[in-house]
Amino acid sequence: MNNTRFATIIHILTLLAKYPDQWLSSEWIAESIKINPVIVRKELSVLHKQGWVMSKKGKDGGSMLSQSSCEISMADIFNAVKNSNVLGKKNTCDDTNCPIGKEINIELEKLFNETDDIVIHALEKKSLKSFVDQFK
Amino acid sequence: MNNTRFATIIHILTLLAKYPDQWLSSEWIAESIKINPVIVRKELSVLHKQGWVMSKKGKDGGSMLSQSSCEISMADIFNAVKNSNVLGKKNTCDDTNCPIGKEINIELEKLFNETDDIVIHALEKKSLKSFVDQFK
DNA sequence: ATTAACTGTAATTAAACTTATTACAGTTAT
DNA sequence: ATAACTGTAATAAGTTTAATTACAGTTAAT
Repeated sequence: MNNTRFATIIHILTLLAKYPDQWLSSEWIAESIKINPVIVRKELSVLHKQGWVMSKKGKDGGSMLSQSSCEISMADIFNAVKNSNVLGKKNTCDDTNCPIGKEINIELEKLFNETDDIVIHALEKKSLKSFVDQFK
Repeated sequence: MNNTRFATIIHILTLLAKYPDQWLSSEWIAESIKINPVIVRKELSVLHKQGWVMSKKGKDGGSMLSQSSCEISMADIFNAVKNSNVLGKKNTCDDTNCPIGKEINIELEKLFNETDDIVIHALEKKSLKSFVDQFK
């Protein structure tokens, strides 16, 4: 996770939650985040697949939250963008002659998964709503 | 943290712990991990700065643990290689006109730091020794 | 004292990943 | 008909990561 996807999605969802019942365009959202509108549309498509957002095409179109922000947890959001373990990547040493090298990825896998789970459990306790409510 | 540095350093330390009182060469270590020896030497230099490892130059030289593996925690190791937040990077939206965009990085910073702290506290409970003892 | 086998580090290249941009087909309101 | 959108593919540019090359310095053994 050495990218901005979590921050970007949180930003999008915060805007949608702060301006409910309004169709926000990807261009307008992109200006707030200072990123390219195409990136916003790509992330909106992820949010769409999660069932969190609905969109309206055509003129005066845009996106809107389709689920209450208290039903979306930070863990849900993290899982939607997570593309690696918190502790990083493993080397490909499984085919080495070394007895440690042969086995270490099995042990690292356990440690990496445990660590991911700790993060996810902590994030399950935080809702999008409580994040959004911090803004006046 | 979308790199192999944590895995690499764990691997190095595990070998050093499994073969105590022996000078292991960077080339030998690199063969076990299946990475380039120069990368091993770079990480050894990090371990050296932490005071965990000592090295002997010249022929029959190599590296050796200089601290007991029960005194090194996974949190120490994580902190030594950590170069980003667990939840990733932030966008640079601070200078936007949008009131949310202006403030969001402050709130994200809090959330990102809290999440990092959770990982670190969990890893503080795990020692290098308990990891290494898993190997026969 | 010469050689072989190391460390330590800088500089460069190559590969992988991330973000931005261009392009365009399709949709909808006016 | 047109303007303002979505959705998505394709490509380019930028950034990060890992590998490689190179070499000066150290040490052990002959």
